[in-house]
Formats: sequence, C-alpha cells, structure tokens
Amino acid sequence: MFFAIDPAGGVPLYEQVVRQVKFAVAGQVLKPGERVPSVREVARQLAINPNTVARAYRQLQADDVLEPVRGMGLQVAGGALGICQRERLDLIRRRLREVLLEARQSRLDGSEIRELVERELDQAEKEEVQS
Amino acid sequence: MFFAIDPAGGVPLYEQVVRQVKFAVAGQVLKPGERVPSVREVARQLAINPNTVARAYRQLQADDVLEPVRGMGLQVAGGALGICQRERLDLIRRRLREVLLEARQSRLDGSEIRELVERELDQAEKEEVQS
Amino acid sequence: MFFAIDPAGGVPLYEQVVRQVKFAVAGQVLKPGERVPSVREVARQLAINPNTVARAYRQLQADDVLEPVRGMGLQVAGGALGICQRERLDLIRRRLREVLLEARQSRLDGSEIRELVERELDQAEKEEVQS
Amino acid sequence: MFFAIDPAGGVPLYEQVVRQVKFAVAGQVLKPGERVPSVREVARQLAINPNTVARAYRQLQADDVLEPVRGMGLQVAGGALGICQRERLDLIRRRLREVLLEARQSRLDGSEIRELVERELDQAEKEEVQS
DNA sequence: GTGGTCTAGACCACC
DNA sequence: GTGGTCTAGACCACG
Repeated sequence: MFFAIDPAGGVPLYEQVVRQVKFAVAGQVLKPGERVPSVREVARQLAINPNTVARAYRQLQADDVLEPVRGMGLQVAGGALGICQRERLDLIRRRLREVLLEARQSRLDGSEIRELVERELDQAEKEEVQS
Repeated sequence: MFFAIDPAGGVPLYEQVVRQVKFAVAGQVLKPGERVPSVREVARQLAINPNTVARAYRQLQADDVLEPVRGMGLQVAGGALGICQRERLDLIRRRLREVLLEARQSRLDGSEIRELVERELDQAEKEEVQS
Repeated sequence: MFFAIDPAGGVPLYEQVVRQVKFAVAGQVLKPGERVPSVREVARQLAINPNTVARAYRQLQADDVLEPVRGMGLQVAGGALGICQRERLDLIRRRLREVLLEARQSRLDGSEIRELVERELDQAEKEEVQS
Repeated sequence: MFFAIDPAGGVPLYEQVVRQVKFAVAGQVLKPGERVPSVREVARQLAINPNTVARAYRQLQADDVLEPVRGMGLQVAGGALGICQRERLDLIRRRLREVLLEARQSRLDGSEIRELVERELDQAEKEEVQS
C-alpha cells in the first residue's frame, strides 16, 4: 500500500517498517486518527512474517506513534506528527554531524566538504527529477 | 599508539580497530614498511580479547593494508597509504550520500539541507579549535 | 442512564458495561424488578458494538444480576442488590490486598504504606469535593 | 537462580520476567554493573522459550535497566537502581490511587477504607512473619 | 476481523 | 559462549 522493504541490506525488517511508518506520518501521508493497515495485511503485502510486522507496530506504540483501538486495530496517535517530525530532523542532524566530524578528522577542510555536499546534493536532485 | 576504543558504541570492536589502523596509515602516523604491534600487545593495551584484534588484523591483511613478515609479525604494506586515503574519502562520500538522500526523502529541500550542513560545519570547526 | 465508557483505557468495553450495571444496582439506581434498556438501545447510546453489549448482558445473567423476562428483554434479578454490594466490597478488598502485598514485597514498611494511603485518600477526598 | 514464574495467572510471562528483574534491581539483589544470567540460562531454568526471555531483556534495555556488553551478554545499567526504585513506587502509588478511587465511588467513607487498609495490612504482616 | 502471547527452531554477528 | 533477527504456526481476548 505505501511502502517497500529491502530484505537484504543490513537494516532489520521490523526497523524498516518502523521507519516507513514514521516517515509517512512525518510527511503527512498518514494523519493522526487514521487507521493503519492490519498486521496481517502488511505482512501479506511485504511478503514477510506477521510477527515481524507486529514487532514493528509494538515498537511504534512504545514510541507513541500508534495507539490501539480495541478490537479495531491501530491508528496514528494524536501527537504522532510532532514526534515523527522532530525525530526525523534529529536523526538526520545526528548522522550529518557524524559524517562531518569524520570528514574533519580526515583532514578535509571546510571548502572541500562543502564541495562534496554540493556535488551529492545536485546528484540527489537529478535522481529525484527522474523518478 | 592506539586510543579510543568504545566497547559500548554500536560499532563492532574489531571494526574500530580496523579503522584506527587505516586512519593511522592515511594520516601517515603509520608508514609503509613499519612494523605493527603484536596482537597480544594491542589486546593488552586496549583491554580487549586477543581474538578480536586477530580478526581485525586478518581483515587488514585482506584489505592489503598489512602484510606478514615471515616470523616477524605484520608490517604496513607498500600500497597501504594510497588504499587508506582513497578508502577514507570513499567512505565519507558514501555516508554523505546516504544522509543527503535520506534528507531529501524527508521532504527537506536543498536550502534547508545546506543550512543544516553549514550549521554543523561551523560547530565542528569551533570544537576543533578548542581541542 | 449509562455514562463514561472509555474505549482507550485498558479495561475491555464489555467489562466496563458490566461494572456500570453492577454499580448502578449496588447504588440502588437500578432496582430489582426494573427493566433494563435493550442491547440496541445501550449500544446506540454508548456508540459501541451491539455484540459488546450483548456480551456484557450475557455475563450479567451468568452472575445472576439480570434475568430474562419472556419476550420482554431483561430485568434486574431479585437477589441482585445483595450480590452487587457484596461483589463490590470483595472486589475492592481483593485489589487492596494485592496492592498492599506488592508494597510489602517492595520492602516498604507499614508506616510508609499508611502514609501513602493517607496522602492518596486526602487527595481523593479533595477531588470529590470539587466535582 | 532468583525468580519464579506463574505460567497461568493473566500476566504475560515476559512481563513477569521484566518485573522480577526490576524488583531485584530495586531491592539491590542485582547491582549496577553486575552481569545478568544469559537468555538461554534463564529460559532453561524457568522452562520457557528463549524468545520470551529475550523479549523481556529487550524491554529492559529499552527501559535503560539493562545494557549490552558486546558479545558478553547484558549487565545492569548505571542508572538502573534509581529507575527501578522510582518505578516501583510509582506503580504502587498508581494502583493504590485506583483502588481508593474505586472505593470512594462505592460510597465507602474514609474511615471504612482506613479500617479495611489496617485489616489487610495486619494480615499481610502476619503472613510475612510466618514465611 | 483485530492485536497479543508463546513456542519451536533456524541463522547471523560478535567476542 | 553471547544477544539479535526472522519464520512458522498455534492459541487467546476483544469487538
């Protein structure tokens, strides 16, 4: 329905599901109060085990992104939008900081780094246009 | 000679050792032909399991950064400097690409990303001056 | 006649309905011989599934609190008042015992527990005055 | 080694394990820095599935009560003592509040409730002396 | 129909 | 040896 999973690629499946949902919420593709597809449904579509999806959903509940509606499945929680947007920014900022720090440790100076960023940014934009 | 092994951080210990050596070579702290301390020696200094160091050294040999000297342990290989410097750049470039891609997927536009980069870069520079 | 169904709180909906009825009987809001609103009526008022109400009514019949009147729905049973009042006390006593036991297991001594009880009791009284 | 599980009785097994560990930490039976028995070990002793224990341990990590020591299992985290003691008190306070509120709603007045508490408390103390 | 729990057993990375 | 992930399949409570 709204996501794709990479079964290889280091990241655990349940983690990928968690991220997909959080990103969907942050991007307002999923809005607070909206129902989320059932565990079995997602499992079927992604061709993975329901337990794996259930684990992701459990995690999302612990993170206050989803909340149960008794006997009716799960829905996006009220404060989920804020949580997901904040988390997304934090995540990117943290990773960016790591990379830049590593770059500095490699004795690249600021201008070289900026150049790298620009190049990658341009490339990413091109790819985006194509898709 | 080696410092900063963090047993808690997500990165595997043997990976950390590998990186330390590669960075030392790239930064010319270790030069081609130079002997490298023995497995037991490193293990003692870092207070980690010799098996872990052995694994790191095995990896470094597979990467053509270290080479055996018959009966005398290991030394930095001839082409190691180039390999390590290239690898370092590649690593940073690859990570940078990942982060920027993720940022784009989060619907941050180019200017916002550039702003984030600038901010983190400034901060990194400040920290560097202090230390 | 009924109020306060909380679809989010841990307690199952049918359980909440059961309790509401029992409390109403214990508090003499519902008296023996009195007719009880129909499943559909209650379901409509509480905006919950009729199956859920039906299940609650089934439970109440099993507990001898409601009894069927041929072709006329359900009414409060003769011995219901005694049953509900006794049950209410038992319930509270049982729970209280659980909590106190757990408190003892946590190595809180008697005086600390009494203090806690007093504090909570005062607070509960205050809240009651307000409402 | 240090706990017993009740395989019946509503509470999920993994939850029971979580509590046992938290109580052990709060009661200083397990101290920060101390190793915790392995997943397989606990599973064997309690005669339950390792996955169930693993789930409990995962939960405890999420709660910052346990922390991993790479390749060496799990140990009690630094701040665990404070966390567990605070949690324990909160838990008891919350439950106590619920019960007392329910008692008030049942039109028991303060003195009757205090009497109940005293009776249960005395009984609990007696039981404790016996054991 | 929904999610939650538990079991059983396989495979992986790390130390 | 350690924990982590995933699959498969059974059973339960709830609506």
